[in-house]
Amino acid sequence: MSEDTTTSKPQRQGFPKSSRLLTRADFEPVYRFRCKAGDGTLLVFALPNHRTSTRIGLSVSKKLGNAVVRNRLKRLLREAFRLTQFDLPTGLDLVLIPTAVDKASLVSYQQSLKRLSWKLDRRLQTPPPEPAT
RNA sequence: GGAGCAGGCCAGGCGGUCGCUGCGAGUUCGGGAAGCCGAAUUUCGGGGAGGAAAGUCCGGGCUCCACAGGGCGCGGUGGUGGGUAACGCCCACCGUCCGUGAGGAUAGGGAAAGUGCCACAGAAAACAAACCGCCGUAUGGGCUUGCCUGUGCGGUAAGGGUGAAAAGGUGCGGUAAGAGCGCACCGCGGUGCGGGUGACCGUGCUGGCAGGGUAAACCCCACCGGGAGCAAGACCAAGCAGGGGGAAUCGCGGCCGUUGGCAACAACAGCCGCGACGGAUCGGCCCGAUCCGUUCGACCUCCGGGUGUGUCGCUCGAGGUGAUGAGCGAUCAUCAUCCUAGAUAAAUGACCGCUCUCGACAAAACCCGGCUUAUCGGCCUGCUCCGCGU
RNA sequence: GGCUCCGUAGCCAAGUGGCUAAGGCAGUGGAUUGCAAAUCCACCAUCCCCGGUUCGAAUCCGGGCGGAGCCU
Repeated sequence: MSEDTTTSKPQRQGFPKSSRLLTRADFEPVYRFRCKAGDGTLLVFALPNHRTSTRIGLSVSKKLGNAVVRNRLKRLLREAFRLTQFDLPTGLDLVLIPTAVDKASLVSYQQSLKRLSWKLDRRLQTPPPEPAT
């Protein structure tokens, strides 16, 4: 179901600024929508953004480590999104929050990102959006 | 060969693919008469974290505020000389302590200006002191008749014991026993001479000795110190509500005007000056100074509301590298040469291959100089001690 | 990024440089009771860590670690 969006163009796996959440005004609605899913390594918030693309924002707690550790987690998450962005549902704003340091790797983040985002996408599609808005 | 001391340096490398950032060029679009300006970019090129970027412990630059003055306080530093923009940093030297040594450590002014404190133990802990002991003497007792012992008075700081600390240490003489009582050496105080810019060192004479510790206790002395910090600050745009509450809410004098009045004068309004009160600033307090206010209001203060976006500040600097010269050194001078991160939900990563010593601690956020703390492994230079051989 | 403050038992905390570091709540053990509650007794401390000053440090000084708060 994700193949219909990108069939003709050669997929450039870039990661420009237009696919990131940048300001507090971008982040606050995602948190307030309270639609989230997580496994042991990653926590994902989602909100439909009425665009053709999916954007992500990152939030890394200071409890996970020093600046070097936190920067590495952010780079791994960006790389995971960059490599899997055409296998993800479209039209969402996602906030990614890593919750564990020792299990962090590119492969596990790619798998978690795909599984959790599709799970959230199904939850947003199938029921009418009756929960608290 | 082993053990060690001091100083300096490196912080995996190479190649390929994808991706991020900002700079330059190109292309496209828009504006303009043009130089050019703005935007986009899935085009190209080269640049892109540290020795500690960290902790925020000191010192400066820079920015805004303040910038009559005086007194009292407050904080910091503390051997001497030098270096520096400055420092609590660095260098050299001095003293003390530690180490066989190379070397290391050092908040290292004043206790003879004053105040405070010194628990427990101990006889006594500060205008110092006699518990045990030792010695002399007076007197009593015992008996083996020259010894033992009790009490009083006096002498004594050598010995015991307490303590972190008890009137300088060792030796000889001396004495009833002792004691700087005397002498020698060491220590200490005073004084002279010599050396050194100085801290201080050496030495002569002299005094038998003054005096506990603690100033990272108060304090004294000397020197230094305005406050806040790039979330400083400036500009542009957008937007909200110049919203609500509170304290204080006078007096005298002069001038002029209006009204009333024959006039004296009275009432009202305005301006000026002085005082009082209130507020702000002068880092804290007091004096004092300046400014503002005293009835729509302004200022102050409290509670709220909006924006919390863009541009500048933002990287050429007490800068790096090299050479020469001055200096023991820290460092400085001259010349040549180079431009080497400027992000803003915040840029350096992922994958593959080869290779080595198999990679630690750790991410700029205005910029520098230091200190401190973390740190795998390795390299270089100089030096010390021990053992063996020549 | 900058500024300020705080660390004492599981929790709340007092503590002029000097006794075995007060006290309350909780916990454990015991006494009391027919059994409990209440009460009484006892136990429970790396004074955040490392150095220094001092005869002696929870206290004074320096460094580190951890945790809060404020500033656009």
